[in-house]
Amino acid sequence: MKPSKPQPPRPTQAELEILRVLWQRGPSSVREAQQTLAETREMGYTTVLKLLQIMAAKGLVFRDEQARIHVYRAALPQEQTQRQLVRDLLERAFDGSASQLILQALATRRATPKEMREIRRMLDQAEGRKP
Amino acid sequence: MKPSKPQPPRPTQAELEILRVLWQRGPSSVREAQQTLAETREMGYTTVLKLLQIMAAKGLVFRDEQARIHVYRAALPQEQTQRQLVRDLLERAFDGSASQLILQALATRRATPKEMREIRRMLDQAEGRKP
DNA sequence: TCAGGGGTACGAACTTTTTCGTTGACCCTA
DNA sequence: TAGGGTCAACGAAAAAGTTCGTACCCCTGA
Repeated sequence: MKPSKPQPPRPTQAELEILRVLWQRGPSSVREAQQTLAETREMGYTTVLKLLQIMAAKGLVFRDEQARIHVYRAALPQEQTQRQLVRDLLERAFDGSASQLILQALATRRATPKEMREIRRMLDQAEGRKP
Repeated sequence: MKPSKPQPPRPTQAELEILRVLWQRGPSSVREAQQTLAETREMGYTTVLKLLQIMAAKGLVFRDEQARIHVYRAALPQEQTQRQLVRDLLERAFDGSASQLILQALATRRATPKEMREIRRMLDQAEGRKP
């Protein structure tokens, strides 16, 4: 039987910013994460450290303490977290209507033709369309 | 010239719950909102009142104080707020990739065939497709 | 007249999230 | 071996968000 996987909680705003760095860079030390982050967001070193410690406690990231300089990596793949966040937004703001959410996504940001094709492809696939 | 419209800030979690009631019911008194809310969410009367006062201060809702019983209504239409929230999520978790967000939306929740058709229709329209 | 059933206002407690200062450990190297 | 640099740990404050008790106001019906 499945031992009921204890999903980590949803990341907060600041936590998500750090997770993005980990997804982008792969496993990183605090300093690496902080410096990458610094390109777009001012956040002190100890703040990043603290957040990573908190995230480790929550199970959002794993920490490798082998070396003196600890290395953190995201516990879940980006897609899974994204899906969770979308699910949340769907519930909280769209009464579960996926098409409404998608409509607003399209309205928000002119998708590129390439994206458009990709979306159609996903739709075909989701519908199990025979070629 | 346009006098730079001061967009109200993004609603917080609890605020959004109340906004949904206002969108659903239209302009409402505190009690009406609280009672509607009570169907799905336990939130004390004064809590709802306070939140509405805060939202009024933020410009998220307008308040009609003519009568003794004040009436609140959402400052922005639901769609506009939804779009803002999607834009945010897009930025914060998807690096701006609308197609990725849509992909996850489709993965999250099996869209109904009706929704599927609607989504395709929206895509056609977004692309300005000639019939 | 006055009790009480709504109503608003608002301070304050609490919780959650974010930020940072300080401390002490561990190197390196001059 | 003393000094300087880098690191993790952690307490605690600041900031943001949520919740509620209490005060006070007005109307109405007994």
